[in-house]
Amino acid sequence: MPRRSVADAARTHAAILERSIDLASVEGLEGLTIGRLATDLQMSKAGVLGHFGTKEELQLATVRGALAIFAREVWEPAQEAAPGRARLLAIADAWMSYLGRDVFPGGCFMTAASTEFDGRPGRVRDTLARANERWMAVLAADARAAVKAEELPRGTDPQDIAFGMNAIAMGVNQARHLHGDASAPDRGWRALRTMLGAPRARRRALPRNP
Amino acid sequence: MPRRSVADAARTHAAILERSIDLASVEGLEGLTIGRLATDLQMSKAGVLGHFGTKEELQLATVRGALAIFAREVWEPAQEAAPGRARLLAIADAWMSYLGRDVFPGGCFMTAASTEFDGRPGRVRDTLARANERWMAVLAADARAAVKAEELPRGTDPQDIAFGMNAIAMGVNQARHLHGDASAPDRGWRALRTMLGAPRARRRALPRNP
DNA sequence: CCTACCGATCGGTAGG
DNA sequence: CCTACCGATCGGTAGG
Repeated sequence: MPRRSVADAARTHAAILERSIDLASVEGLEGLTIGRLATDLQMSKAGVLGHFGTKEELQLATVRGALAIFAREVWEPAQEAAPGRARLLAIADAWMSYLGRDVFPGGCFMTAASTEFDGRPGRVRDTLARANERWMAVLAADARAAVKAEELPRGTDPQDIAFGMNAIAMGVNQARHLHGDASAPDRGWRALRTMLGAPRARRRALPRNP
Repeated sequence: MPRRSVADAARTHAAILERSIDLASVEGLEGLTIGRLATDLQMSKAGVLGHFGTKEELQLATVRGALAIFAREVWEPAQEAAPGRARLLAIADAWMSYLGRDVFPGGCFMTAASTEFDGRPGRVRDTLARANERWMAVLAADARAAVKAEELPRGTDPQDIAFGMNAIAMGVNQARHLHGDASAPDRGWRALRTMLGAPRARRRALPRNP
């Protein structure tokens, strides 16, 4: 039997990460264990661990993978929109669509991981905190542009907008996963539109998960 | 050495719970272990477990204890206020004060536990979900009274108010514990006042933790 | 409330 | 990528 090729190893690496992201979104980043991952993937524990070295590195890679998915699902689709309120509304659409399609089986990965690690020191927590800060800065930048263009009331604090959008997303995630409230993304969408001063009627349907 | 009295046993029970609540707010309800609890309290594992029987029962007792603290800190202080908007504003004050005083060392226990368990079946999750539903119903009831009394705009959905207040509290908790943002309760307070259509100036200082 | 113990699982390593 | 193994810790039990 020949040694696995580089391409094979990369495929295995990707498969481990995919499973790790899904598992961690349900069980948490600490509840995630190498043994469980190995069983699910029909590998040995050493085989799994060999790709990352330590559990902390596995956790970090898992966080980075989940962040990439969030960016692809929520940030990227809004990049065609004009800076300012139009882009905030596009982000609001993509964000609620993302929450409605259960992109992660256990709910929003970042919300779960941030809550799990906000009381622990370490690199995982730092990575999560920095990512959330960057995301808030992205939202605040568009809010600032919107105020400048008078699309939002003069004197609006851009950080208040970023804070409010993030809070609504957390509330939607809880309503959906703790209570199984399927209408939560719609409620969140209305709250976001109200906050951004946009009309709330004629909402386009949320796209299905492809 | 005489057998421990009933009063002694009750004291031990209370001490275990107190430590368990603090530990779980930092490490999570699953990260909480009987061994760690025993070490902290200088007891044997069997001594700790004897008070609860199983880890699940310990988790349930811990959740109930934390819920009682939340009710004492946020619900009770607002009961003197008149039903409707006045009481919602009193709850908003108490809630932000509670978050600012770090009543639980790891941040809001209910937010952390709900996020941790929203993807797992079982009695702990059911207890958390029911508690959150009850709390949202309390908020919605006062919102309904406020709409009826025309303290909130006609047509306001009471559940939107409950949803919004809960979301803001989650956002404040994250800002405070993931980012160490000491001004988060104040930002949340302003967001709550705006949502409830109340003036935002002349805010009274948050009381210090006694 | 304790000591003493159980099987299972944890993260991780040695060696191939 | 595997087998085989390490010490530590997990939840829980027996017996007192």
